[in-house]
Amino acid sequence: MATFQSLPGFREFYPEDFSRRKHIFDLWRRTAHVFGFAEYDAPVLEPLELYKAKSGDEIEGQLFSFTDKGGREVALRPEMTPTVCRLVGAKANALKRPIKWFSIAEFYRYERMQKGRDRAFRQLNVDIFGEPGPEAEIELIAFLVQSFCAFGLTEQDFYVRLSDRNLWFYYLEALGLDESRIRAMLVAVDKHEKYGDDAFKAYQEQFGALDPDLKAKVLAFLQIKTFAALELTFATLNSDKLVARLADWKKLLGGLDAMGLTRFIEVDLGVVRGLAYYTGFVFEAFDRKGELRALAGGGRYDDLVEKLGGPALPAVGFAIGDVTTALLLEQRGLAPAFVSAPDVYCVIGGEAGRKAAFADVQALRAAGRRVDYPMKEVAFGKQFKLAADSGARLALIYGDDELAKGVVKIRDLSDRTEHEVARADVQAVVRDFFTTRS
RNA sequence: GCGGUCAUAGCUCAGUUGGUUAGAGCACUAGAUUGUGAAUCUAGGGGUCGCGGGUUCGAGUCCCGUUGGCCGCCCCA
Repeated sequence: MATFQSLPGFREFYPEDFSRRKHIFDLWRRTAHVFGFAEYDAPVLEPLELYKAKSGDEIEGQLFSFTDKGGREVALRPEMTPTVCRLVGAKANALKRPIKWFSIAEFYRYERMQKGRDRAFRQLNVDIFGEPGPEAEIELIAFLVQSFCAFGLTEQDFYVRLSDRNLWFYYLEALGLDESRIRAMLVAVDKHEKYGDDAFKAYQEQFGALDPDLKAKVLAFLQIKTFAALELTFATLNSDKLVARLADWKKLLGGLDAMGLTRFIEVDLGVVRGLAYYTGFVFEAFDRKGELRALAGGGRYDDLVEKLGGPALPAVGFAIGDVTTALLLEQRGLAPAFVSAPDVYCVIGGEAGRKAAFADVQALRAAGRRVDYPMKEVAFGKQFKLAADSGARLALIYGDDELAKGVVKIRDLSDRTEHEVARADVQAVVRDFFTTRS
């Protein structure tokens, strides 16, 4: 047993694991590319203040934070949003709108590990800045859906729950609640799916007994699953804000429907996303079986850039985690098999053969072909087995017989046919083989 | 931070009421096999039984502590 082990919650990526991770990142990048998002990166270590400013002091308990040798309070980044707000805020006036950016980066949270949650994990972060209307949400939710579909997942596998903190505010306001009551009620709404009526406990402790009529209206609001039901609920309430907000909903749902994405979307006002900085539409993606933690989450945060010292700049974004995504792909049999096969494997019969082979190996590799060979003297029979096991398409055979004739024997490892070519023609023959069959 | 549960080879595991030198399969390496592919046979490497302490003539086995994994709670940006 090794004397040292990795720290809890930090994964090590052996080649098989790495190739699975790379597959996820490759498809995330491809999706970002087709949606026209630009990639950025930023420091792993940030001033602790950056996170306190956004989320309050209590956040520190969940951070990898420490004092550096210069006496600075610092933290490993737990998320990208404050950082990207700073980046965009600093150059906001020079950037073309809308600003469509993404990153794939590692984050750190000092938390107890559980299935689907490590202390170090990677996320795809996607944000649009400078677009106040629901057009930005359409673009982002379409991106979110496509970034799962790209793996071969369908509406059978995942869905996106769509909600709106503004709608809750306007609705509860119209029912007569003040801002502190509204915030407490949203906490209760957030917990209601899990705890049922116990979710209202904290609200009642703070504001006294809950009016049965109010409770009934809140519960009814939670049941809403369609736009039509939304309209019906508001028909009796006289609120300009609600009317305007419904127009945003209509635009958002209409846009997603025009893209053919309705089958992935569920209106679900039970999603309010814990922390307070979201200012409008919020959404979360889940697996359909409900076995995993949230796959992705996001929403609008129009005040955050300004709060962190930049200009007022509307923003909406989401993040997908690599851990739950990998678990979902695994469950659905969509994780790729580990493939690390050369194109060509050389079978070498002695020192003279090795020298001849090396000349071709180097030239083939320089031409971009992936070539492998046994580093030590190995019996011929075993070399053919190695060639087959390697997954190569071709074996090049450099034995005494071939050398004497000035040829190389080329074996097609899939159909087991062989033919000889002149040493001088090997490069061209190999090149032709792969250009006509790939 | 709290609770439950587990820990024997790279992996999956066996190991009798506590008893000699801790085992198997898979994987890996080598040989049979200097000229042709999923086989077979043979051999080999690999373990401070997670770590530390205790009980005992004797501990992989029993007790305590600790570290780590898994599950749940809190939290989830």
